[in-house]
Amino acid sequence: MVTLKHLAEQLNVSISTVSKALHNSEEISPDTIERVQALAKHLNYKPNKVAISLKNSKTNTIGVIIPDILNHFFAKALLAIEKEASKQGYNIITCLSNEKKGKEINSLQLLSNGSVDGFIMSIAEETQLEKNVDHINAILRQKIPIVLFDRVSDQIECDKVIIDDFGAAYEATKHLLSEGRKHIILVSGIDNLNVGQYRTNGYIKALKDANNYTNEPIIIPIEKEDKIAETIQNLYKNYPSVDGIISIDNTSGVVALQKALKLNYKIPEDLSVIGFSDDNVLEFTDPKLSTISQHTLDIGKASVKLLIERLNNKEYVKPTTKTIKTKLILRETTK
Amino acid sequence: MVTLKHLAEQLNVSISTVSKALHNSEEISPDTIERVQALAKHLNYKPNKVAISLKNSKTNTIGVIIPDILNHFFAKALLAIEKEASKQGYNIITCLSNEKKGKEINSLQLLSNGSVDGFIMSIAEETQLEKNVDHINAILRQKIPIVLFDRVSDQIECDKVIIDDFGAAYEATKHLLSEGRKHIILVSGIDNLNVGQYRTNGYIKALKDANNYTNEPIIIPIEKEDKIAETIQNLYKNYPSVDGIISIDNTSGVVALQKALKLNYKIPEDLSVIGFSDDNVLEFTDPKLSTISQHTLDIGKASVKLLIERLNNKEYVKPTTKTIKTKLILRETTK
DNA sequence: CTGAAAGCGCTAACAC
DNA sequence: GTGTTAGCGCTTTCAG
Repeated sequence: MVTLKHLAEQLNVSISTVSKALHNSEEISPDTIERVQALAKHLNYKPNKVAISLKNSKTNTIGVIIPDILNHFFAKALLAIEKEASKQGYNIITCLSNEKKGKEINSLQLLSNGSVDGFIMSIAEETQLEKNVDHINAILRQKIPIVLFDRVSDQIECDKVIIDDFGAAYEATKHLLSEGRKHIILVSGIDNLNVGQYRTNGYIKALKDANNYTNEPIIIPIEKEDKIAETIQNLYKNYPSVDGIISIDNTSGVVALQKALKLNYKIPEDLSVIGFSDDNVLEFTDPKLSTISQHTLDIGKASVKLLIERLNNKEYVKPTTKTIKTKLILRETTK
Repeated sequence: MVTLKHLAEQLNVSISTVSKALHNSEEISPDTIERVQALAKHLNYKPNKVAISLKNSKTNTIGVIIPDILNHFFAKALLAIEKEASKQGYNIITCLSNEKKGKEINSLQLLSNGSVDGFIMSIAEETQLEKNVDHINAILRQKIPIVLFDRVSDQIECDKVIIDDFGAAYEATKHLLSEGRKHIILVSGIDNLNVGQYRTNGYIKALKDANNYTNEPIIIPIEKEDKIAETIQNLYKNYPSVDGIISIDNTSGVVALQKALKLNYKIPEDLSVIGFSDDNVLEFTDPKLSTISQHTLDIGKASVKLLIERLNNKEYVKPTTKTIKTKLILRETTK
């Protein structure tokens, strides 16, 4: 690795002269600047990032903790985060908690030693279940800023980026009601997450608010990822007269659609299905699945912006929560 | 941030004493060690990673460049890389090239300044198309090791992790032949990638090697991601007598299956479909798609191991190429 | 047993 | 216009 020292020695000048020359300092003669920059270029000199970080107590690196990278939502969020971070001159160190609290704690601990300037994260499932977020608050107490996105917690006082989960489910349910559906069922693979609860509440509220809807809300939880097919199968067996399905997780909507087709439900005549996911996902279904779009790219982008804003702010400002709009996208599985 | 200096001042000892005490040095009295460690714990002291990196000229960080994080294969590879890296005490800085050569160059440049000890990457589509990998070789010339996985290049001399693309497609085709299929078509969304070529060649070779197969190989390229449905639609229109389909990319197999079902092909009686992807992916199709499994986790893990091995090796060793076995997983879309 | 000092690569205040 | 110096936080050799 080429250093200032190397350049200085080769040119018989001092290290600081080289440093200044490379920064086009007014103090240095045009001639020296020329020579220094020429050699630097020739030797492919690059300022050592680690040294600069140490000097500035600033790494220009963001720690990103993702619960489940195989979940399309989080993959897309990561995409957006990386893009915006890169645009603003930041690198991201990616940690995957795999929904485990232990891994989450570990990552926060390991990176809170000057490795990163701040964190962007979504809370692991296990953490949400145990309702214990001390490890996250511990980081905040060390004055390392955190932005939470999607899966947040009331117990943590920091910047947050969320969607209006309640409203999104409310709107989707409303739509099915407007279609004249009389037997709307909600399927949830994320019953254990706060966002799952909010969405479920939106669904329930919409049904309660409806004048002419007589059935009780029915919520079908999916215990485990590998039980989706089985659960959906049972749904149709137990509620053959279902005429509207809202899936509030990323995948079960697709399965619900497939099984329905197999059982010869006419879609959307007999049955409407609405999934929960970003645009473009699952567009390969036939008929194309109607979905509540999460605008995932906006979520990621907003998270980065919030974090960098806070990093640049010298004085403390109150944490803000940014709500990203959702959009009900009616494709072919709704009337 | 708590530093050695803070501890030293509080305890009225020197910085070096503190440092040694924290490392349980024999030189330091048990009593001092006690006091130092107690205070360190109390103040939640963590050695500054940046300073250590600078001191050691070693960051324990790997730069990972992923072409397309929304592609399930790469997401899973990242998962495996992160897991193994984390296990071995490394962080990963993730860069997403989004298949662009420019972004790839940028990432390599930006991180080759001491930010990372080495790279793990898969080559961007654009780079493969332009057949120019100077930017990658430039990094190697700076003695920064790189491990290429999946999408590699003969023009680069470094450690590589690949699968036997040719053999995998050959085997899958063989299987369809053994089913007695007479009209096997290959669908490729990755015609422009080397791996796509290798897989295609495997398919062609298997057909040529067959004694009693009379039809010519038929390769249906998919121009753009959003043309999958249309392309598949045309396939069935132009070749209604197709009785075997091999998809060599991650997604088109699913679409082929769906469209076939819609057209009332009996699967697998009339038509067998084999996709190309890892286990567990696309398991939600009904019938469940048979696939060539890539053992993506092994690919990621092997990449990390190769890189760290090289980082630990003081003297130069010849680059190796590791081939990860694939496995033909027969589920419900083959006889 | 403890401390002083040098150095990793860089920047910047301060001489000359 | 150029150089010296100190310091970011840490480790480590060498002195005491």
